[in-house]
Amino acid sequence: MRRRNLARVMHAVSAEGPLSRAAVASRIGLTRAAVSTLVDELIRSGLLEELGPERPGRVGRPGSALAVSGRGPAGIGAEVGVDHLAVCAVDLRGRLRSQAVRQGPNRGRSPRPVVEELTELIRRVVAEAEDEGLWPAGLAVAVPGLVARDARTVVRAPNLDWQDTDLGDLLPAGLPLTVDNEANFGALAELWLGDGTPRDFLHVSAEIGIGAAVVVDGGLLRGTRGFAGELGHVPVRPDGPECPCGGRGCLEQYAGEEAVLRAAGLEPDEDRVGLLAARAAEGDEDVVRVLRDAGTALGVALTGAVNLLDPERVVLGGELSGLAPWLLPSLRNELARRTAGPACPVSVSRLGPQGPLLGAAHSVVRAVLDDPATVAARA
Amino acid sequence: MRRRNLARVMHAVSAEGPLSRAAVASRIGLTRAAVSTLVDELIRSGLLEELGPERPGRVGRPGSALAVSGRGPAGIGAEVGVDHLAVCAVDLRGRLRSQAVRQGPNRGRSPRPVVEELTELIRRVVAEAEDEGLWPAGLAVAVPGLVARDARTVVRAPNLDWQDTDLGDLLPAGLPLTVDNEANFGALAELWLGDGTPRDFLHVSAEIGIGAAVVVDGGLLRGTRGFAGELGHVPVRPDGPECPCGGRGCLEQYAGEEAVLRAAGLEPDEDRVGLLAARAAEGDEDVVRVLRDAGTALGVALTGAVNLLDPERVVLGGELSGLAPWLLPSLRNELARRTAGPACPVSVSRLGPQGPLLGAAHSVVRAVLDDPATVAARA
DNA sequence: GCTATTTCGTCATGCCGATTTACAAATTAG
DNA sequence: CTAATTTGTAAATCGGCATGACGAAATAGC
Repeated sequence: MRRRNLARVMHAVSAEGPLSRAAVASRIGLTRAAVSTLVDELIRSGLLEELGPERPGRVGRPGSALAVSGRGPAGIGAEVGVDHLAVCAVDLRGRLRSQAVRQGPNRGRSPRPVVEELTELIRRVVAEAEDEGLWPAGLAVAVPGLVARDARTVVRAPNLDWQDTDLGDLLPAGLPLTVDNEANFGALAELWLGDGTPRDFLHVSAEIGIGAAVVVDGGLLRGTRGFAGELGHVPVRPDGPECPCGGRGCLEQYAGEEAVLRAAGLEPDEDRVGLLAARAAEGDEDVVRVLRDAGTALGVALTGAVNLLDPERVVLGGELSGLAPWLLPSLRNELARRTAGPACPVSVSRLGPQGPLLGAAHSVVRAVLDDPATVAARA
Repeated sequence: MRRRNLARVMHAVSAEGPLSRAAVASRIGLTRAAVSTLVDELIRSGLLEELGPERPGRVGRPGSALAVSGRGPAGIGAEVGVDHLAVCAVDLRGRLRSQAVRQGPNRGRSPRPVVEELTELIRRVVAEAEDEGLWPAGLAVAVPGLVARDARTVVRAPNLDWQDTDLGDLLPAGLPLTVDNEANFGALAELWLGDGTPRDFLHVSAEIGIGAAVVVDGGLLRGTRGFAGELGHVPVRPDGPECPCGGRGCLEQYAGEEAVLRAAGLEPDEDRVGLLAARAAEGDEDVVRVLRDAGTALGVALTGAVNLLDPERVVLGGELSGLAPWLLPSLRNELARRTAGPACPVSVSRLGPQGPLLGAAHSVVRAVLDDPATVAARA
């Protein structure tokens, strides 16, 4: 009970900027006295800060503005990409405070050396954050693959050639660890940082595989085994080309990165998305046609998903957002054609490829806001 | 806080049969003293009954067995089918206490006379329940169509030719009303009454349209507008025959009742499902082939759904269950073929066509168990 | 058959956390 | 300069559960 009220205070202050105790009380439906004791505890724990008296033109004694602390716990986000590693630290106010990136292909490398490099980046970012008065409250790692529900084990990451890898064994102990699919973290970033993003949407992100994250009522739908969102293997043409998954005509055969590059006559290479975008912008008709077809295939698969889930919107995120100008028209057209009544709106994430990393770091911050009591005990 | 503890007591007693106060206390993690006061309140409200002393062979003073009351509030469930109306009353113990059915086609009839007939059935069932010492705690109505999130308005019921009909205006006031899709209520019945049904599953039910209900963590996924679960219009063959929804090759064109009957060369008639089942059982090759193809189409659509949602299982319910013997082999085969690793298990509901009506009545009962305080105030 | 032991239900008491009430402090309105 | 308004805090109160003790009702052991 007290724990939930602490969380409600944190959320109110976090969401609506600096607030006085009285303002918080009226917002969350408690009395000023009760809020006072809650705020005292949160200030003692270093989660809230007193900014000093407000100076409003209104009558009455001015309140003392409270803000989420900029020197308390920080969320550490990390990302294992196919050709980069990245780490960042975000404070409770949601501001990016430190960052480190290492470019270089990870495909086919065994997990241990990759994670060792990642650990080095984490150490640098944590040290920088500590110099600014922050302390790490948790570590969240985004990986391009399926993650088991224990939130530690990478079951299968085809683009890295990793299988059944427990990252908890490889990463430094001591920090609470969460591992998740990068599409899931991207969707959470969209939910928390996107402007006007609803609480029910479908977030599509394609790197090499095509993943979707289903957000229902502000929470991720994970599935029994944690494998929900495998949009890439939704059948688009039941008699289409064979897919490594065993099926035929899966979406990935039409809109997956490999398939698109092959159809466009390009070699898989570094910065593949940038290459496609450049060619399309130059007016390369083959590339434009291939992307249009990919958009159509996405539209077919999304029609099924939209019929099943009735989301408020579909958001294209991750690397896909760079190709959106060429994918969107045919995608939207296909979706509209197949929908009776108004079609589900499709938009592009403004976070782009930054989404998963930011989502990971913010997930730690949200965990602190959702349960200040446990983190306060550690402070 | 007290409200939640009242609910926890009700759930414990409801789920695990007659229990003593001490047994309840150990199960929900409260002290015997606290449970005593909660139970007192629930007995005074008529939600619990004291059955008298237990007679166990164990040492110590025997407890006084508590059971959910069989003479308290009752849930009234109603169903508007394409060719029948049905109403039933279920007590807090989950037992069917009264029932009324009226056969006769409702297709194309305007809502008012249909609802008037339904109201008459409701009156009869409520009167019968009251004779047995029950009082109606709420009314839940299952309809074959899309229902808005206000849980009152039927947005579109193609098999009845109803549109934008607010049943709250037509039904007798006074009882708390919930209207929902029959597929949703069928899924809830499966969740609550099925044996071994998990908390994450996909419930497929086909009357004339093909509806699916998505159950996630023991709750229904409704979608923004309440339209989630429209499996019938998932594209199966993007270039297939045109569908009234505007799309092409929707599942309904292959596995919908109308399409199946047409393909089998049968006239749409009364008891259409029974006819198909009879023909198939006789070994009518055309019918067997048509059902096999429908199963394949269902398998394609379900592959998409399973990839997206990762449910623990798929359950075929409603009228579909009668045709399961001929649909299942090709459906399972298609699903397995298109799945890497173990395929999602598919089973058949044992509730069959009774599901929606029972689910509706039980939804009222669950609402009472979930919040005994509000209903106790009305008792 | 009698006592010890075990378990159940209830009562008196205390604690935690929020509300209620009262009041001093800091501002604006007149 | 006073009245009115609003904020933050302190003291008293109350709801709800835990704790500990006790009588009641059964079994176990002698």
